[in-house]
Amino acid sequence: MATSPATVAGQVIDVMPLVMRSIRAQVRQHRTPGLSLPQFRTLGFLDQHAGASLSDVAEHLGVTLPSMSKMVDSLVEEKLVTREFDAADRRRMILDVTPRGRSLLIAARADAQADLAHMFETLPASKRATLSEAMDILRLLFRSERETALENIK
Amino acid sequence: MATSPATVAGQVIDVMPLVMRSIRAQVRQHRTPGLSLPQFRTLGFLDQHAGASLSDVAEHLGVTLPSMSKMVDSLVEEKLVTREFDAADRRRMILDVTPRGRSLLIAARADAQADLAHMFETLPASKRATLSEAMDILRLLFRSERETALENIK
DNA sequence: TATTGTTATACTCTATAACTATA
DNA sequence: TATAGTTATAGAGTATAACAATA
Repeated sequence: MATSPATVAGQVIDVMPLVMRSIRAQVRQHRTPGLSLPQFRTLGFLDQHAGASLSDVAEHLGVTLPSMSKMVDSLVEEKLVTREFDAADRRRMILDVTPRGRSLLIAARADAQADLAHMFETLPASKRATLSEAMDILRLLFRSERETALENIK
Repeated sequence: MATSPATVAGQVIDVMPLVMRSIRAQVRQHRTPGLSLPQFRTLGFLDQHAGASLSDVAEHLGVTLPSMSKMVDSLVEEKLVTREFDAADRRRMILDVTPRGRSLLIAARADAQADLAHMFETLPASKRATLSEAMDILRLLFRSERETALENIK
């Protein structure tokens, strides 16, 4: 059967890396400083979840605490993110995107989105609708429990 | 409009990393040695394109020649790939997956595919069909020219 | 000269283990 | 003791620049 779970899984495994390669290149090739994909995603999460802790971000992006600590180091160094102690619990760090970080994020996102959108322009609207539906399905399936929990808070 | 090119592009940018994170974890968590995602993809390409050169693989996977040279070093070291001079043009290397590489690839792919398939089992067939269509659309859009050319040869 | 690949070097991202500070 | 985060260290994957071998 063409749409058995296993068949669809095989298609996803084949196609995702192709698309990711393109997105990565587009995010990186952004003029001015440019963000790596992990930086881009970290900024994106913090933009959506202002005041998140280091653990929040690490868990959402699926990396360890030390890895995220270093990543945030670099973002703080570049003045894209602020990092402060939580007054209520001084073990926790409160992270926020700076205005500079936000504008860079918006620009990078707009660029990557524009490049992708350009590719999708050639598609008939019905195929774009299929892609849109598919993304919704995947989002629901792969959204992490942690992300869901955070969205209930914020 | 919900399915404008830009909207779909935004959805793709949001959702792809979520799915990739899952695939990467599944490929890596495979019992025994385990393959990284780049190793997995390199093996997969060589399995489909026996006798490909280093440039072929590098171009297909979108990495530089030195990067792929190192990657192949590791695969040769682990006896997953053979690397020999092309008798007809001694600058070129002829790469092939060993039987051991192939069985590891098959096992890793089956595992990742099974894990993903498990997630898709809960979906109604109509949604799986939507995903399948979407993957076909994306594959055609993002397949590199080089890959297309190679497929005409092999 | 042009092409194919490797070596040298460096940077980013990732991890595990050990540590500090706070609760 | 347990939790949040950092530091120390190491390994994989990536890149650019310089080189070697072959066409």
